[in-house]
Amino acid sequence: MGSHVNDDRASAELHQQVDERLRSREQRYTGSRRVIVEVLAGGEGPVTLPELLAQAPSLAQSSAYRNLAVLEEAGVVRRLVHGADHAFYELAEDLTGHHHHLICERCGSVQDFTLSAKVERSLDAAIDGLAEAQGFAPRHHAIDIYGLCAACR
Amino acid sequence: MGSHVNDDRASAELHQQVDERLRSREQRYTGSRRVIVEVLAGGEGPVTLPELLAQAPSLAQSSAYRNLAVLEEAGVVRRLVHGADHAFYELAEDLTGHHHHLICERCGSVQDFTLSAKVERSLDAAIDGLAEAQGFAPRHHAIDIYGLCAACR
DNA sequence: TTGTGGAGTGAGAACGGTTCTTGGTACGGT
DNA sequence: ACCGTACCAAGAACCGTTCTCACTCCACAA
Repeated sequence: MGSHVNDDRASAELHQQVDERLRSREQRYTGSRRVIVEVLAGGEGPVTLPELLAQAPSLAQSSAYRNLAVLEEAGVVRRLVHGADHAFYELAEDLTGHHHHLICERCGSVQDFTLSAKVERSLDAAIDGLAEAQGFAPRHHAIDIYGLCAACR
Repeated sequence: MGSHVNDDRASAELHQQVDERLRSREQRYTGSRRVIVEVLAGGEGPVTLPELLAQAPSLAQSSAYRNLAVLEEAGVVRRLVHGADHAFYELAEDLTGHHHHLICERCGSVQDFTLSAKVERSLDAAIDGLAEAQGFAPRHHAIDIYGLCAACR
């Protein structure tokens, strides 16, 4: 089906971008790193390390942590910490688009969530004005929405 | 000056509310716990454990952690985790009012920040509509704004 | 007052997610 | 093929946080 072709194309583009970012730091886009990027790109939201390992059993835990750190350094991966036991990892926003997170207070799962461009614009305007007034220079923002996911409610 | 009197009055009210919440869980509002609440109420934003201990040298580290957990359980304290080394603690929103956080990407400090009621309302409306569409039941939200604080820019 | 029971306390041990060390492997350039 | 450098995996180490345990304090009762 057509969407599959688009997925392939988008995926090839993604891998190429990752490759460039790693190369520019004199690092290689190895098989392990490619697997990590594929798992992150495949999920519906951020992923914890145990989840990542479950989906990529060939990875050693230490290598997963190290490669996530390398990918984060290269601006490919973003690391999130909520209250939970484990940190979450996701692809950087400039690879996936600006989004926010729905966090389930019961099971701890995290799901991506997008706000309309209009709401984002008015929010940005409000933030810029008020933050500047406190002497703060805003760069980006993240909205975490806490509640109950479909499975838990 | 007048504002000082108001501070005293607000402070007395705060302590009474904390006392009630602890009592309703059959726990006592002890001196240590009062010191913690006072430090949290006195700051300009969330505080880390080392900062808390620095402002209340009489507290033992283990007691600080335990009492913060008790206060969190009683709905008096809220625990925040950003990427940094330490967790942050602040008074619960129903004691201080709804607010968000300005997080400095260089020094890691966190400062409180309030959005206008109008912006909050339109944001709430947008969130409710879109989250429901994903089967998610939102309960509350938090906006983290990353950038550079006045001292670091 | 004095006794009693349960909450609170502090020092230090234990825990566990993450990071570092180490010794060895794979890969690109010559 | 050789060499330099990035990469890899297993396990040790790290460090913020939580737990344990013996002791103390406080509210209430007699």
